[in-house]
Amino acid sequence: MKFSELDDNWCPVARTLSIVGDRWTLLIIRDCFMGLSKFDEFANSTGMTRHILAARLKKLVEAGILERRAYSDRPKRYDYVLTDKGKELGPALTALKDWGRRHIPVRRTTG
Amino acid sequence: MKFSELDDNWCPVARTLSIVGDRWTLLIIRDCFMGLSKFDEFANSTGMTRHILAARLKKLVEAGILERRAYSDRPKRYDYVLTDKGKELGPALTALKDWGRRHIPVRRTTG
DNA sequence: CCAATTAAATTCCAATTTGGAACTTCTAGC
DNA sequence: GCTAGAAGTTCCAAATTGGAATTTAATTGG
Repeated sequence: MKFSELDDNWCPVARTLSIVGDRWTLLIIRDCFMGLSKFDEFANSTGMTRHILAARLKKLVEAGILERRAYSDRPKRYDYVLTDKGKELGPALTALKDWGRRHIPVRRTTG
Repeated sequence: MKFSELDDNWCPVARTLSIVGDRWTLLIIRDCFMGLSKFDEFANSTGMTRHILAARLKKLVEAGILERRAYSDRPKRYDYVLTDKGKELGPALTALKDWGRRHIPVRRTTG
């Protein structure tokens, strides 16, 4: 079975993951909560390729989680902001953050 | 940048997702919370291929989220149960479940 | 002994997805 | 005209995934 077929699953967790359960999507949403909104900001912050970023942004807009907004008319420039639906993913991100903080310490030496 | 390189990221959300942020892993953990523990139970419940399931279970054991336990000696049979670390993912699953229930209704007709 | 069954994987290969770098479009400023 | 900035798009190789069949190990029934 393909992952994309989970969007109509009986389980609400599966339905949620069919939208945000891939490898990068929740990091874009995290960035939005941190106030980022532009394509290049997401690309630099997450480290994902522009290629995949473009695909994910389109999917998030279609899902009603982000809104694509023209912030400049000439030249035409767009950025992305959370909708109310998107903002309600806050508790899920908080839970994932708390778990990471508690259970996966950073190995990197800061010196 | 490859997704797997996020395991040492400054952001605890990214570190968490480097373990559970792929397409199927959280569904395995959901199944564990529902009391499933056997290989075939996971395969049937999630619809994922045995191939990928085996890889994910191994990764979850290595991450200390599941424990591989011999539940029968002869024949040797193993199942998988949540560790304390794994159980602490409960709040994240709950948040994802709540969001799905609220925002992604099931389309399927039940008749 | 021999075949069938159960459970937990593993193997093989085709199809899909991802990663990386370069390229395009539109406009502004010099 | 030339350069720069922002938001993508395109191309191709590499990695991952999906599906079916096969393997391993022991158990039951004849």
